[in-house]
Amino acid sequence: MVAHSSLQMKRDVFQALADPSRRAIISLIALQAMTPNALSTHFDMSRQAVSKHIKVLLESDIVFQEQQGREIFYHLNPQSIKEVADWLLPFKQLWETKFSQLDQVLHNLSTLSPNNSNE
Amino acid sequence: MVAHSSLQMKRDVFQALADPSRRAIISLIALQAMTPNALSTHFDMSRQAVSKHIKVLLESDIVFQEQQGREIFYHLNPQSIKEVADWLLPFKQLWETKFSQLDQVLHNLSTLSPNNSNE
DNA sequence: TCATTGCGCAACCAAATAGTTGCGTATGTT
DNA sequence: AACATACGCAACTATTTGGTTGCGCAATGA
Repeated sequence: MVAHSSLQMKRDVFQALADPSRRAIISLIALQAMTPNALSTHFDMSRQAVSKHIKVLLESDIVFQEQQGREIFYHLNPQSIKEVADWLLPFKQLWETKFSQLDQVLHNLSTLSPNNSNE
Repeated sequence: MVAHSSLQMKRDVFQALADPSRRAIISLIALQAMTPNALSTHFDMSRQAVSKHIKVLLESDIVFQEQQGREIFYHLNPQSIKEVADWLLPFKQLWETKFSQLDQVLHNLSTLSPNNSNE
């Protein structure tokens, strides 16, 4: 089951989040759904450039559209970025643990490094 | 203060996570530090290709190296990917809320869509 | 009806990316 | 000393990406 809405390949959410402009767009529409025109006023970017970013966000399900007359409001779909949070979950204990394997390794590094010996 | 270790520009962690191969590498070395050679046996990829991915992970501080003789073991630095978790934090309430703005919007969509009226 | 506005799509372009092969070098082995 | 191994770096290539401009179409407003 890889199928997606409208017969389209779902794009990788991580790849969609890779671009800082797209993350900025996400942060904006998280507060309020916006049109491409409105979005472009917030950036040093043309409306078409914004639209291309939106297309990526659409393909990764991060965003969905609501047509109102000739305007299209783009809304955030929080569930999609939850995928990233879920992927990060297993690592959470690693950065929360005080005495992690990291500490042990750093200790090994200091005891094994050449400049630690007397010539 | 943008400076980084060894006068090098720090690379965007999101961009480093964008590639599926790199995420796989991260998952592997999270379990155990590994050499490029050992890593390459797990993928359909040359050792040099793995090394290029590792370079990206190094530049984004996701990984650090520990030299042992002629081998280099790469270790995960969990703190770096915590940056992503921190960015996601403000959105957490959005996907956790049962009656979110998403539900309201979907409701609006159904009541406003043209194919909802009788011709 | 006619002009304006909001938008998506296509074409184009420069830069970045993911992969390859080849090479130099340092470490380890015989 | 000579060979094998582990690795990084450079060069090269095909593809993707992020941006641009130009166009056409539908909806709004005069």
